[in-house]
Amino acid sequence: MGSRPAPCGTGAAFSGRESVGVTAASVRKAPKAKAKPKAKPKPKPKRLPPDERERLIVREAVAFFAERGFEGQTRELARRLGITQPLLYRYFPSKEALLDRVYQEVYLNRWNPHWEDILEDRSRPLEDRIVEFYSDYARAVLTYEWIRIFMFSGLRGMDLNGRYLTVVRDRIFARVIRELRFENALPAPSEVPISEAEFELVWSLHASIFYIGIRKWIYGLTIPDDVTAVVVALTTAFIEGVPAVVARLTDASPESRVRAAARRPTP
Amino acid sequence: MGSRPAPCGTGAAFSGRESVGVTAASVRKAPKAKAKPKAKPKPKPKRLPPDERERLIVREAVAFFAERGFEGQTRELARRLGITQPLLYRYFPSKEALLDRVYQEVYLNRWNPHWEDILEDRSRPLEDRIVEFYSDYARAVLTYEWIRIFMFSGLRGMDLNGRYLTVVRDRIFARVIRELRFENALPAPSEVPISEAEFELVWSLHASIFYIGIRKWIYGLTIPDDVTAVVVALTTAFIEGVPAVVARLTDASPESRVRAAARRPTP
DNA sequence: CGGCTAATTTATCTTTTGATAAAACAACAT
DNA sequence: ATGTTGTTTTATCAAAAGATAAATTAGCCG
Repeated sequence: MGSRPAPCGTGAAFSGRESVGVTAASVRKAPKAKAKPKAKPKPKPKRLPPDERERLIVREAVAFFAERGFEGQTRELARRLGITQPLLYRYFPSKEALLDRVYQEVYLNRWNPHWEDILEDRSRPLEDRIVEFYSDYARAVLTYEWIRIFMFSGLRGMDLNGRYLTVVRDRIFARVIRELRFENALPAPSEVPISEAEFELVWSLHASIFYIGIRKWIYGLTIPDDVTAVVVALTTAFIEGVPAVVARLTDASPESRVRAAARRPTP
Repeated sequence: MGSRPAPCGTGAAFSGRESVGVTAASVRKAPKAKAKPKAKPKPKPKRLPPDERERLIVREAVAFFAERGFEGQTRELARRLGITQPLLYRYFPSKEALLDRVYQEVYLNRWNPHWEDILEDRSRPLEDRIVEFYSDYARAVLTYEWIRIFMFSGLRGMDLNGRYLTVVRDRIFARVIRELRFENALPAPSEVPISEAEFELVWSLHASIFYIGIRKWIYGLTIPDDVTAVVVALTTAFIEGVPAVVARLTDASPESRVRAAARRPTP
Protein backbone atom coordinates (compact mmCIF):
# COMPACT_ATOMS: atom_id res chain seq x y z
CA MET A 1 0.00 0.00 0.00
CA GLY A 2 2.71 2.46 -0.84
CA SER A 3 1.87 6.05 -1.59
CA ARG A 4 0.77 6.15 -5.15
CA PRO A 5 0.12 9.67 -6.34
CA ALA A 6 -1.20 8.44 -9.64
CA PRO A 7 -4.42 8.17 -11.54
CA CYS A 8 -5.18 4.56 -10.83
CA GLY A 9 -8.62 3.65 -9.59
CA THR A 10 -10.98 1.84 -11.81
CA GLY A 11 -13.52 4.50 -12.49
CA ALA A 12 -11.22 7.08 -13.91
CA ALA A 13 -11.73 9.51 -16.71
CA PHE A 14 -12.36 8.24 -20.22
CA SER A 15 -15.39 10.18 -21.18
CA GLY A 16 -13.86 11.45 -24.38
CA ARG A 17 -15.58 9.42 -27.03
CA GLU A 18 -13.77 10.63 -30.11
CA SER A 19 -11.98 8.57 -32.68
CA VAL A 20 -10.21 5.48 -31.57
CA GLY A 21 -7.66 5.53 -34.34
CA VAL A 22 -4.90 7.08 -32.32
CA THR A 23 -2.35 5.33 -34.44
CA ALA A 24 -0.54 8.57 -35.10
CA ALA A 25 1.86 8.34 -32.22
CA SER A 26 3.84 11.51 -32.02
CA VAL A 27 7.39 10.48 -32.49
CA ARG A 28 10.16 11.88 -30.36
CA LYS A 29 13.70 10.67 -30.81
CA ALA A 30 16.39 11.57 -28.39
CA PRO A 31 17.77 15.08 -28.93
CA LYS A 32 21.06 13.61 -30.03
CA ALA A 33 22.34 10.26 -31.22
CA LYS A 34 19.82 9.91 -34.00
CA ALA A 35 20.34 6.15 -34.15
CA LYS A 36 19.39 6.05 -37.80
CA PRO A 37 15.82 5.84 -39.06
CA LYS A 38 15.89 2.06 -38.92
CA ALA A 39 12.45 0.49 -39.14
CA LYS A 40 12.92 -0.82 -35.64
CA PRO A 41 9.75 -1.79 -33.76
CA LYS A 42 10.78 0.60 -31.02
CA PRO A 43 9.29 3.95 -31.96
CA LYS A 44 9.34 5.20 -28.37
CA PRO A 45 6.12 7.19 -28.29
CA LYS A 46 6.66 7.87 -24.68
CA ARG A 47 5.04 10.04 -22.08
CA LEU A 48 1.38 10.53 -22.81
CA PRO A 49 -1.20 12.32 -20.71
CA PRO A 50 -2.73 9.86 -18.26
CA ASP A 51 -6.22 9.73 -19.68
CA GLU A 52 -4.94 9.08 -23.16
CA ARG A 53 -2.63 6.34 -21.96
CA GLU A 54 -5.51 4.82 -20.06
CA ARG A 55 -7.67 4.81 -23.14
CA LEU A 56 -4.93 3.10 -25.11
CA ILE A 57 -4.55 0.47 -22.43
CA VAL A 58 -8.25 -0.25 -22.23
CA ARG A 59 -8.61 -0.43 -25.98
CA GLU A 60 -5.76 -2.86 -26.35
CA ALA A 61 -6.83 -4.83 -23.32
CA VAL A 62 -10.22 -5.47 -24.86
CA ALA A 63 -8.63 -6.82 -28.02
CA PHE A 64 -6.01 -8.74 -26.09
CA PHE A 65 -8.27 -10.49 -23.61
CA ALA A 66 -10.82 -11.20 -26.32
CA GLU A 67 -8.12 -13.09 -28.13
CA ARG A 68 -6.28 -14.82 -25.30
CA GLY A 69 -8.94 -15.06 -22.65
CA PHE A 70 -8.71 -13.63 -19.20
CA GLU A 71 -5.65 -15.71 -18.45
CA GLY A 72 -3.74 -13.62 -20.94
CA GLN A 73 -0.63 -12.27 -19.31
CA THR A 74 -0.02 -8.70 -18.41
CA ARG A 75 3.47 -8.85 -19.81
CA GLU A 76 2.26 -9.67 -23.27
CA LEU A 77 -0.42 -7.02 -23.10
CA ALA A 78 2.23 -4.50 -22.17
CA ARG A 79 4.43 -5.63 -25.01
CA ARG A 80 1.60 -5.08 -27.46
CA LEU A 81 1.11 -1.63 -26.09
CA GLY A 82 4.78 -0.84 -26.43
CA ILE A 83 5.06 -0.16 -22.72
CA THR A 84 6.51 -2.03 -19.79
CA GLN A 85 4.40 -4.28 -17.67
CA PRO A 86 4.63 -2.36 -14.39
CA LEU A 87 3.16 0.67 -16.07
CA LEU A 88 -0.15 -1.14 -16.27
CA TYR A 89 -0.20 -1.13 -12.50
CA ARG A 90 0.01 2.59 -12.40
CA TYR A 91 -3.33 2.77 -14.18
CA PHE A 92 -5.05 -0.25 -12.72
CA PRO A 93 -4.42 -1.56 -9.23
CA SER A 94 -4.63 -5.16 -10.36
CA LYS A 95 -5.26 -7.31 -13.36
CA GLU A 96 -8.71 -8.00 -12.01
CA ALA A 97 -9.49 -4.30 -12.00
CA LEU A 98 -8.39 -4.04 -15.60
CA LEU A 99 -10.63 -6.94 -16.48
CA ASP A 100 -13.56 -5.25 -14.76
CA ARG A 101 -12.91 -2.27 -16.92
CA VAL A 102 -12.84 -4.45 -20.00
CA TYR A 103 -16.22 -5.94 -19.16
CA GLN A 104 -17.63 -2.49 -18.63
CA GLU A 105 -16.23 -1.39 -21.93
CA VAL A 106 -17.77 -4.20 -23.89
CA TYR A 107 -21.13 -4.64 -22.22
CA LEU A 108 -21.97 -1.01 -21.80
CA ASN A 109 -21.50 1.46 -24.59
CA ARG A 110 -22.93 -0.92 -27.13
CA TRP A 111 -26.57 -0.94 -26.21
CA ASN A 112 -28.72 1.22 -28.41
CA PRO A 113 -31.84 2.40 -26.56
CA HIS A 114 -33.42 3.19 -29.89
CA TRP A 115 -33.80 -0.55 -30.51
CA GLU A 116 -36.72 -0.62 -28.16
CA ASP A 117 -38.44 2.14 -30.12
CA ILE A 118 -37.96 0.34 -33.40
CA LEU A 119 -39.71 -2.71 -32.08
CA GLU A 120 -42.83 -0.94 -30.95
CA ASP A 121 -43.39 1.30 -33.94
CA ARG A 122 -46.72 -0.13 -35.01
CA SER A 123 -46.84 1.95 -38.14
CA ARG A 124 -44.59 -0.65 -39.71
CA PRO A 125 -45.04 -4.38 -40.27
CA LEU A 126 -43.64 -6.37 -37.37
CA GLU A 127 -41.42 -8.38 -39.66
CA ASP A 128 -39.72 -5.20 -40.85
CA ARG A 129 -39.19 -4.04 -37.31
CA ILE A 130 -37.65 -7.30 -36.20
CA VAL A 131 -35.44 -7.37 -39.26
CA GLU A 132 -34.23 -3.87 -38.65
CA PHE A 133 -33.60 -4.48 -34.99
CA TYR A 134 -31.74 -7.72 -35.44
CA SER A 135 -29.74 -6.45 -38.36
CA ASP A 136 -28.48 -3.63 -36.26
CA TYR A 137 -28.08 -5.78 -33.18
CA ALA A 138 -26.00 -8.19 -35.22
CA ARG A 139 -23.86 -5.36 -36.47
CA ALA A 140 -23.22 -4.22 -32.91
CA VAL A 141 -22.75 -7.55 -31.19
CA LEU A 142 -21.50 -10.04 -33.75
CA THR A 143 -17.95 -8.81 -33.44
CA TYR A 144 -14.80 -10.62 -32.45
CA GLU A 145 -14.48 -8.77 -29.21
CA TRP A 146 -18.07 -8.82 -28.08
CA ILE A 147 -18.75 -12.47 -28.78
CA ARG A 148 -15.55 -13.79 -27.30
CA ILE A 149 -15.48 -11.65 -24.20
CA PHE A 150 -19.09 -12.52 -23.57
CA MET A 151 -18.28 -16.21 -23.82
CA PHE A 152 -15.12 -15.98 -21.75
CA SER A 153 -16.99 -14.12 -19.10
CA GLY A 154 -19.78 -16.68 -19.05
CA LEU A 155 -17.36 -19.55 -18.76
CA ARG A 156 -15.63 -17.80 -15.93
CA GLY A 157 -18.84 -17.73 -13.98
CA MET A 158 -19.38 -14.01 -13.99
CA ASP A 159 -23.02 -13.10 -13.51
CA LEU A 160 -22.58 -10.30 -16.00
CA ASN A 161 -24.00 -12.48 -18.72
CA GLY A 162 -27.05 -13.22 -16.67
CA ARG A 163 -27.61 -9.59 -15.92
CA TYR A 164 -27.12 -8.58 -19.53
CA LEU A 165 -29.54 -11.19 -20.74
CA THR A 166 -32.09 -10.12 -18.21
CA VAL A 167 -32.06 -6.75 -19.88
CA VAL A 168 -32.39 -8.40 -23.28
CA ARG A 169 -35.33 -10.41 -22.06
CA ASP A 170 -37.15 -7.49 -20.52
CA ARG A 171 -36.43 -4.91 -23.19
CA ILE A 172 -36.34 -6.98 -26.35
CA PHE A 173 -37.94 -10.39 -25.95
CA ALA A 174 -40.91 -9.03 -24.02
CA ARG A 175 -41.50 -6.40 -26.67
CA VAL A 176 -41.28 -8.86 -29.53
CA ILE A 177 -43.79 -11.09 -27.81
CA ARG A 178 -46.10 -8.21 -27.06
CA GLU A 179 -46.07 -7.20 -30.69
CA LEU A 180 -46.55 -10.77 -31.85
CA ARG A 181 -49.54 -11.05 -29.57
CA PHE A 182 -50.91 -7.84 -30.97
CA GLU A 183 -50.46 -8.99 -34.55
CA ASN A 184 -52.32 -12.17 -33.79
CA ALA A 185 -54.99 -10.39 -31.80
CA LEU A 186 -54.07 -12.22 -28.63
CA PRO A 187 -54.34 -10.76 -25.13
CA ALA A 188 -51.62 -8.33 -24.10
CA PRO A 189 -48.98 -9.48 -21.61
CA SER A 190 -50.60 -7.26 -19.01
CA GLU A 191 -53.65 -9.49 -19.21
CA VAL A 192 -52.11 -12.88 -19.84
CA PRO A 193 -48.52 -13.15 -18.66
CA ILE A 194 -45.94 -14.27 -21.16
CA SER A 195 -45.45 -18.00 -21.06
CA GLU A 196 -42.17 -19.82 -20.96
CA ALA A 197 -42.97 -21.30 -24.37
CA GLU A 198 -43.31 -17.87 -25.91
CA PHE A 199 -39.98 -16.83 -24.51
CA GLU A 200 -38.47 -19.96 -25.91
CA LEU A 201 -39.61 -19.07 -29.39
CA VAL A 202 -37.95 -15.70 -29.22
CA TRP A 203 -34.87 -17.26 -27.67
CA SER A 204 -34.68 -19.44 -30.74
CA LEU A 205 -34.57 -16.49 -33.10
CA HIS A 206 -32.05 -14.77 -30.91
CA ALA A 207 -29.93 -17.91 -30.71
CA SER A 208 -29.95 -18.42 -34.45
CA ILE A 209 -28.55 -14.97 -35.00
CA PHE A 210 -26.11 -14.92 -32.12
CA TYR A 211 -24.81 -18.31 -33.10
CA ILE A 212 -23.66 -16.88 -36.40
CA GLY A 213 -21.17 -14.90 -34.37
CA ILE A 214 -20.13 -17.95 -32.42
CA ARG A 215 -19.55 -19.85 -35.61
CA LYS A 216 -17.33 -17.17 -36.98
CA TRP A 217 -15.46 -15.82 -33.98
CA ILE A 218 -15.25 -18.90 -31.79
CA TYR A 219 -15.28 -21.83 -34.15
CA GLY A 220 -13.51 -19.99 -36.92
CA LEU A 221 -15.98 -21.12 -39.55
CA THR A 222 -16.97 -19.14 -42.57
CA ILE A 223 -20.35 -17.50 -42.48
CA PRO A 224 -22.46 -15.89 -45.21
CA ASP A 225 -21.21 -12.57 -46.45
CA ASP A 226 -24.58 -10.96 -46.09
CA VAL A 227 -25.67 -11.43 -42.51
CA THR A 228 -28.59 -9.12 -43.01
CA ALA A 229 -29.98 -11.43 -45.66
CA VAL A 230 -29.82 -14.27 -43.17
CA VAL A 231 -31.56 -12.15 -40.58
CA VAL A 232 -34.31 -11.49 -43.08
CA ALA A 233 -34.70 -15.17 -43.83
CA LEU A 234 -34.70 -16.16 -40.18
CA THR A 235 -37.20 -13.50 -39.30
CA THR A 236 -39.48 -14.60 -42.08
CA ALA A 237 -39.27 -18.19 -40.94
CA PHE A 238 -39.88 -17.02 -37.40
CA ILE A 239 -42.97 -15.02 -38.22
CA GLU A 240 -44.35 -17.77 -40.41
CA GLY A 241 -43.50 -20.55 -38.03
CA VAL A 242 -44.74 -19.03 -34.82
CA PRO A 243 -48.49 -19.31 -35.47
CA ALA A 244 -48.23 -23.04 -35.99
CA VAL A 245 -46.45 -23.45 -32.69
CA VAL A 246 -48.71 -21.09 -30.85
CA ALA A 247 -51.65 -23.03 -32.19
CA ARG A 248 -50.26 -26.22 -30.73
CA LEU A 249 -49.28 -24.68 -27.48
CA THR A 250 -52.53 -22.92 -26.76
CA ASP A 251 -54.40 -25.74 -28.38
CA ALA A 252 -56.43 -23.08 -30.10
CA SER A 253 -58.64 -24.22 -32.92
CA PRO A 254 -57.80 -22.97 -36.39
CA GLU A 255 -61.10 -21.08 -36.34
CA SER A 256 -60.07 -19.02 -33.34
CA ARG A 257 -56.93 -18.06 -35.16
CA VAL A 258 -58.90 -17.07 -38.17
CA ARG A 259 -61.13 -14.92 -36.02
CA ALA A 260 -58.07 -13.42 -34.45
CA ALA A 261 -56.63 -12.66 -37.82
CA ALA A 262 -59.86 -11.02 -38.84
CA ARG A 263 -59.65 -8.67 -35.88
CA ARG A 264 -56.10 -7.76 -36.81
CA PRO A 265 -55.67 -4.27 -38.24
CA THR A 266 -54.89 -4.64 -41.89
CA PRO A 267 -51.60 -2.89 -42.68
CA MET B 1 14.75 -38.13 -21.04
CA GLY B 2 14.72 -40.30 -17.96
CA SER B 3 13.86 -43.94 -18.13
CA ARG B 4 10.19 -44.24 -17.57
CA PRO B 5 8.98 -47.83 -17.53
CA ALA B 6 5.42 -46.71 -17.21
CA PRO B 7 2.19 -46.64 -19.18
CA CYS B 8 2.30 -43.05 -20.28
CA GLY B 9 1.80 -42.25 -23.93
CA THR B 10 -1.31 -40.53 -25.07
CA GLY B 11 -2.95 -43.23 -27.07
CA ALA B 12 -3.05 -45.82 -24.37
CA ALA B 13 -5.67 -48.43 -23.71
CA PHE B 14 -9.29 -47.55 -23.14
CA SER B 15 -10.89 -48.72 -26.28
CA GLY B 16 -13.68 -50.34 -24.33
CA ARG B 17 -16.78 -48.58 -25.51
CA GLU B 18 -19.12 -49.62 -22.73
CA SER B 19 -21.59 -47.40 -20.98
CA VAL B 20 -20.82 -43.77 -20.54
CA GLY B 21 -22.69 -43.61 -17.29
CA VAL B 22 -19.68 -44.70 -15.34
CA THR B 23 -21.18 -43.16 -12.26
CA ALA B 24 -20.73 -46.41 -10.43
CA ALA B 25 -17.12 -45.81 -9.62
CA SER B 26 -15.56 -48.77 -8.00
CA VAL B 27 -15.51 -47.83 -4.39
CA ARG B 28 -12.47 -46.89 -2.41
CA LYS B 29 -11.50 -47.99 1.07
CA ALA B 30 -8.40 -50.00 1.63
CA PRO B 31 -9.10 -53.68 2.22
CA LYS B 32 -7.56 -53.64 5.69
CA ALA B 33 -6.04 -51.18 8.10
CA LYS B 34 -9.26 -49.36 8.67
CA ALA B 35 -7.43 -46.51 10.37
CA LYS B 36 -10.47 -45.57 12.41
CA PRO B 37 -13.64 -44.55 10.64
CA LYS B 38 -12.84 -40.91 11.13
CA ALA B 39 -14.50 -38.78 8.48
CA LYS B 40 -11.07 -37.67 7.40
CA PRO B 41 -10.76 -36.60 3.76
CA LYS B 42 -7.80 -38.94 3.44
CA PRO B 43 -9.17 -42.40 2.63
CA LYS B 44 -5.93 -43.59 1.09
CA PRO B 45 -7.22 -45.57 -1.88
CA LYS B 46 -3.74 -46.23 -3.01
CA ARG B 47 -2.16 -48.39 -5.61
CA LEU B 48 -4.55 -49.15 -8.42
CA PRO B 49 -3.89 -51.01 -11.64
CA PRO B 50 -2.64 -48.54 -14.25
CA ASP B 51 -5.58 -48.71 -16.61
CA GLU B 52 -8.05 -48.11 -13.82
CA ARG B 53 -6.05 -45.22 -12.47
CA GLU B 54 -5.87 -43.80 -15.95
CA ARG B 55 -9.62 -44.03 -16.35
CA LEU B 56 -10.12 -42.26 -13.08
CA ILE B 57 -7.77 -39.51 -14.11
CA VAL B 58 -9.41 -38.99 -17.47
CA ARG B 59 -12.88 -39.01 -16.00
CA GLU B 60 -11.99 -36.43 -13.39
CA ALA B 61 -9.98 -34.40 -15.87
CA VAL B 62 -12.98 -34.04 -18.11
CA ALA B 63 -15.08 -32.73 -15.25
CA PHE B 64 -12.26 -30.57 -13.96
CA PHE B 65 -11.30 -28.87 -17.20
CA ALA B 66 -14.93 -28.44 -18.15
CA GLU B 67 -15.35 -26.45 -14.97
CA ARG B 68 -12.11 -24.49 -14.80
CA GLY B 69 -11.06 -24.31 -18.39
CA PHE B 70 -7.84 -25.59 -19.80
CA GLU B 71 -5.86 -23.29 -17.56
CA GLY B 72 -7.00 -25.32 -14.59
CA GLN B 73 -3.99 -26.40 -12.62
CA THR B 74 -2.68 -29.91 -12.41
CA ARG B 75 -2.25 -29.62 -8.67
CA GLU B 76 -5.92 -29.01 -8.12
CA LEU B 77 -6.89 -31.80 -10.44
CA ALA B 78 -4.62 -34.12 -8.49
CA ARG B 79 -6.13 -32.96 -5.23
CA ARG B 80 -9.59 -33.79 -6.50
CA LEU B 81 -8.39 -37.21 -7.49
CA GLY B 82 -6.88 -37.77 -4.09
CA ILE B 83 -3.47 -38.28 -5.60
CA THR B 84 -0.33 -36.21 -5.81
CA GLN B 85 0.39 -34.00 -8.75
CA PRO B 86 3.50 -35.76 -10.07
CA LEU B 87 1.53 -38.96 -10.42
CA LEU B 88 -0.36 -37.37 -13.28
CA TYR B 89 2.92 -37.24 -15.16
CA ARG B 90 3.35 -40.95 -14.88
CA TYR B 91 0.20 -41.38 -16.93
CA PHE B 92 0.46 -38.42 -19.25
CA PRO B 93 3.75 -36.95 -20.44
CA SER B 94 2.41 -33.42 -20.21
CA LYS B 95 -0.66 -31.42 -19.40
CA GLU B 96 -1.19 -30.90 -23.09
CA ALA B 97 -1.29 -34.66 -23.64
CA LEU B 98 -3.90 -34.98 -20.93
CA LEU B 99 -5.93 -32.26 -22.57
CA ASP B 100 -5.73 -34.06 -25.90
CA ARG B 101 -7.11 -37.09 -24.19
CA VAL B 102 -9.91 -35.03 -22.71
CA TYR B 103 -10.90 -33.72 -26.13
CA GLN B 104 -10.89 -37.22 -27.51
CA GLU B 105 -13.03 -38.38 -24.66
CA VAL B 106 -15.67 -35.75 -25.17
CA TYR B 107 -15.81 -35.45 -28.92
CA LEU B 108 -15.60 -39.10 -29.75
CA ASN B 109 -17.65 -41.66 -27.90
CA ARG B 110 -20.73 -39.50 -27.99
CA TRP B 111 -21.68 -39.67 -31.62
CA ASN B 112 -24.47 -42.07 -32.36
CA PRO B 113 -24.28 -43.36 -35.95
CA HIS B 114 -27.91 -44.38 -35.68
CA TRP B 115 -28.85 -40.72 -35.86
CA GLU B 116 -28.20 -40.75 -39.56
CA ASP B 117 -30.55 -43.67 -40.02
CA ILE B 118 -33.32 -41.98 -38.09
CA LEU B 119 -33.22 -38.99 -40.36
CA GLU B 120 -33.60 -40.91 -43.57
CA ASP B 121 -36.33 -43.30 -42.54
CA ARG B 122 -38.96 -42.14 -45.00
CA SER B 123 -41.61 -44.35 -43.51
CA ARG B 124 -42.09 -41.67 -40.88
CA PRO B 125 -43.02 -38.01 -41.15
CA LEU B 126 -39.95 -35.83 -41.39
CA GLU B 127 -41.03 -33.77 -38.43
CA ASP B 128 -41.04 -36.86 -36.25
CA ARG B 129 -37.62 -37.85 -37.44
CA ILE B 130 -36.13 -34.47 -36.74
CA VAL B 131 -37.78 -34.37 -33.36
CA GLU B 132 -36.40 -37.76 -32.44
CA PHE B 133 -32.95 -36.96 -33.69
CA TYR B 134 -32.66 -33.62 -31.96
CA SER B 135 -34.20 -34.88 -28.74
CA ASP B 136 -31.55 -37.52 -28.55
CA TYR B 137 -28.81 -35.23 -29.76
CA ALA B 138 -29.76 -32.78 -27.06
CA ARG B 139 -29.65 -35.52 -24.46
CA ALA B 140 -26.15 -36.46 -25.58
CA VAL B 141 -24.65 -33.04 -26.12
CA LEU B 142 -26.45 -30.58 -23.90
CA THR B 143 -24.42 -31.56 -20.88
CA TYR B 144 -22.16 -29.51 -18.66
CA GLU B 145 -19.05 -31.21 -19.87
CA TRP B 146 -19.78 -31.34 -23.55
CA ILE B 147 -20.94 -27.78 -23.95
CA ARG B 148 -18.22 -26.19 -21.90
CA ILE B 149 -15.33 -28.20 -23.25
CA PHE B 150 -16.54 -27.54 -26.76
CA MET B 151 -16.62 -23.83 -26.06
CA PHE B 152 -13.29 -23.76 -24.27
CA SER B 153 -11.74 -25.64 -27.11
CA GLY B 154 -13.18 -23.27 -29.68
CA LEU B 155 -11.96 -20.23 -27.81
CA ARG B 156 -8.54 -21.75 -27.57
CA GLY B 157 -8.37 -21.95 -31.34
CA MET B 158 -8.39 -25.70 -31.68
CA ASP B 159 -9.64 -26.81 -35.04
CA LEU B 160 -11.42 -29.68 -33.37
CA ASN B 161 -14.63 -27.71 -33.39
CA GLY B 162 -14.36 -27.07 -37.07
CA ARG B 163 -13.71 -30.72 -37.78
CA TYR B 164 -16.57 -31.83 -35.59
CA LEU B 165 -18.96 -29.43 -37.23
CA THR B 166 -17.90 -30.57 -40.65
CA VAL B 167 -19.13 -33.98 -39.66
CA VAL B 168 -22.37 -32.50 -38.39
CA ARG B 169 -22.83 -30.64 -41.64
CA ASP B 170 -22.15 -33.61 -43.86
CA ARG B 171 -23.99 -36.23 -41.85
CA ILE B 172 -26.87 -34.30 -40.33
CA PHE B 173 -27.49 -31.00 -42.06
CA ALA B 174 -27.13 -32.45 -45.52
CA ARG B 175 -29.57 -35.22 -44.66
CA VAL B 176 -32.13 -32.86 -43.19
CA ILE B 177 -31.96 -30.74 -46.30
CA ARG B 178 -32.21 -33.72 -48.58
CA GLU B 179 -35.33 -34.87 -46.77
CA LEU B 180 -36.80 -31.40 -46.76
CA ARG B 181 -36.26 -31.22 -50.49
CA PHE B 182 -37.92 -34.56 -50.89
CA GLU B 183 -40.92 -33.54 -48.82
CA ASN B 184 -41.36 -30.43 -50.91
CA ALA B 185 -40.78 -32.31 -54.15
CA LEU B 186 -37.70 -30.31 -54.93
CA PRO B 187 -34.65 -31.63 -56.80
CA ALA B 188 -32.30 -33.83 -54.81
CA PRO B 189 -28.91 -32.42 -53.75
CA SER B 190 -27.29 -34.66 -56.34
CA GLU B 191 -29.05 -32.63 -59.00
CA VAL B 192 -29.09 -29.16 -57.47
CA PRO B 193 -26.35 -28.61 -54.91
CA ILE B 194 -27.36 -27.45 -51.49
CA SER B 195 -27.27 -23.69 -51.25
CA GLU B 196 -25.73 -21.67 -48.50
CA ALA B 197 -29.19 -20.37 -47.63
CA GLU B 198 -30.49 -23.86 -47.04
CA PHE B 199 -27.60 -24.65 -44.76
CA GLU B 200 -28.33 -21.46 -42.90
CA LEU B 201 -31.85 -22.56 -42.19
CA VAL B 202 -30.69 -25.81 -40.68
CA TRP B 203 -27.97 -24.00 -38.80
CA SER B 204 -30.71 -21.94 -37.23
CA LEU B 205 -32.54 -24.97 -35.89
CA HIS B 206 -29.30 -26.43 -34.67
CA ALA B 207 -28.32 -23.17 -33.04
CA SER B 208 -31.64 -22.79 -31.28
CA ILE B 209 -31.24 -26.16 -29.65
CA PHE B 210 -27.54 -25.93 -28.90
CA TYR B 211 -28.01 -22.51 -27.42
CA ILE B 212 -30.25 -24.00 -24.77
CA GLY B 213 -27.16 -25.73 -23.48
CA ILE B 214 -25.16 -22.52 -23.62
CA ARG B 215 -27.80 -20.72 -21.65
CA LYS B 216 -27.75 -23.31 -18.94
CA TRP B 217 -24.16 -24.42 -18.70
CA ILE B 218 -22.33 -21.25 -19.68
CA TYR B 219 -24.60 -18.42 -18.68
CA GLY B 220 -26.07 -20.24 -15.73
CA LEU B 221 -29.63 -19.37 -16.69
CA THR B 222 -32.62 -21.53 -16.05
CA ILE B 223 -34.05 -23.39 -18.99
CA PRO B 224 -37.34 -25.24 -19.46
CA ASP B 225 -37.61 -28.53 -17.62
CA ASP B 226 -38.78 -30.32 -20.68
CA VAL B 227 -36.21 -29.79 -23.38
CA THR B 228 -37.89 -32.30 -25.60
CA ALA B 229 -41.03 -30.21 -25.64
CA VAL B 230 -38.96 -27.27 -26.79
CA VAL B 231 -37.38 -29.38 -29.49
CA VAL B 232 -40.84 -30.33 -30.67
CA ALA B 233 -41.93 -26.71 -30.79
CA LEU B 234 -38.81 -25.58 -32.59
CA THR B 235 -39.03 -28.37 -35.11
CA THR B 236 -42.64 -27.53 -35.81
CA ALA B 237 -41.78 -23.90 -36.31
CA PHE B 238 -38.88 -24.95 -38.50
CA ILE B 239 -40.95 -27.19 -40.73
CA GLU B 240 -43.70 -24.61 -40.99
CA GLY B 241 -41.39 -21.69 -41.47
CA VAL B 242 -39.08 -23.16 -44.05
CA PRO B 243 -41.44 -23.13 -47.03
CA ALA B 244 -42.02 -19.44 -46.69
CA VAL B 245 -38.32 -18.78 -46.72
CA VAL B 246 -37.60 -21.20 -49.50
CA ALA B 247 -40.30 -19.53 -51.54
CA ARG B 248 -38.56 -16.20 -51.11
CA LEU B 249 -35.11 -17.57 -51.75
CA THR B 250 -35.91 -19.52 -54.85
CA ASP B 251 -38.37 -16.85 -55.85
CA ALA B 252 -40.75 -19.67 -56.66
CA SER B 253 -44.30 -18.70 -57.28
CA PRO B 254 -46.91 -19.89 -54.78
CA GLU B 255 -48.37 -22.05 -57.52
CA SER B 256 -45.18 -24.01 -57.93
CA ARG B 257 -45.21 -24.71 -54.23
CA VAL B 258 -48.78 -25.90 -54.46
CA ARG B 259 -47.84 -28.20 -57.26
CA ALA B 260 -44.92 -29.43 -55.24
CA ALA B 261 -47.16 -30.10 -52.30
CA ALA B 262 -49.52 -32.01 -54.49
CA ARG B 263 -46.74 -34.30 -55.60
CA ARG B 264 -45.72 -34.92 -52.03
CA PRO B 265 -46.63 -38.34 -50.66
CA THR B 266 -49.51 -37.89 -48.27
CA PRO B 267 -48.53 -39.26 -44.86
C1' DC C 1 19.28 26.93 -18.78
C1' DG C 2 17.90 24.83 -14.39
C1' DG C 3 14.79 22.49 -11.84
C1' DC C 4 10.42 20.43 -10.68
C1' DT C 5 6.73 17.06 -11.52
C1' DA C 6 5.13 12.91 -12.92
C1' DA C 7 5.10 9.32 -16.63
C1' DT C 8 7.86 5.45 -17.51
C1' DT C 9 11.42 2.02 -16.85
C1' DT C 10 14.63 -1.04 -14.33
C1' DA C 11 15.28 -4.21 -10.88
C1' DT C 12 13.30 -7.34 -7.95
C1' DC C 13 10.04 -10.07 -4.94
C1' DT C 14 6.87 -13.78 -4.24
C1' DT C 15 3.77 -17.11 -5.60
C1' DT C 16 2.31 -20.15 -8.81
C1' DT C 17 2.80 -23.91 -11.83
C1' DG C 18 4.37 -27.42 -15.12
C1' DA C 19 7.69 -30.78 -14.78
C1' DT C 20 11.57 -34.16 -13.02
C1' DA C 21 14.38 -37.25 -10.02
C1' DA C 22 14.75 -39.97 -6.32
C1' DA C 23 12.88 -42.05 -2.23
C1' DA C 24 9.12 -44.76 -0.22
C1' DC C 25 6.25 -48.44 0.06
C1' DA C 26 2.24 -51.64 -1.28
C1' DA C 27 1.35 -55.95 -3.54
C1' DC C 28 2.80 -60.10 -5.30
C1' DA C 29 5.80 -64.21 -6.33
C1' DT C 30 8.90 -67.26 -4.84
C1' DA D 1 9.32 -64.17 5.20
C1' DT D 2 11.91 -61.82 1.88
C1' DG D 3 13.00 -59.89 -2.34
C1' DT D 4 11.26 -57.80 -6.54
C1' DT D 5 8.38 -54.92 -9.18
C1' DG D 6 6.25 -50.90 -10.15
C1' DT D 7 2.84 -47.48 -8.16
C1' DT D 8 2.90 -43.47 -5.45
C1' DT D 9 4.91 -39.86 -2.75
C1' DT D 10 8.43 -36.45 -1.26
C1' DA D 11 11.54 -33.09 -2.48
C1' DT D 12 12.82 -29.94 -5.74
C1' DC D 13 13.68 -27.22 -10.02
C1' DA D 14 12.96 -23.57 -13.31
C1' DA D 15 10.12 -20.72 -15.70
C1' DA D 16 6.12 -17.88 -15.59
C1' DA D 17 3.40 -14.32 -13.83
C1' DG D 18 1.25 -10.85 -10.72
C1' DA D 19 2.78 -7.17 -8.17
C1' DT D 20 5.96 -3.41 -5.86
C1' DA D 21 9.74 -0.01 -4.98
C1' DA D 22 13.15 2.69 -6.54
C1' DA D 23 15.56 4.84 -10.22
C1' DT D 24 15.13 7.33 -14.54
C1' DT D 25 13.89 10.79 -17.68
C1' DA D 26 10.60 13.49 -20.63
C1' DG D 27 8.20 17.63 -20.69
C1' DC D 28 6.86 21.89 -18.71
C1' DC D 29 7.66 26.43 -16.31
C1' DG D 30 10.15 30.07 -14.65
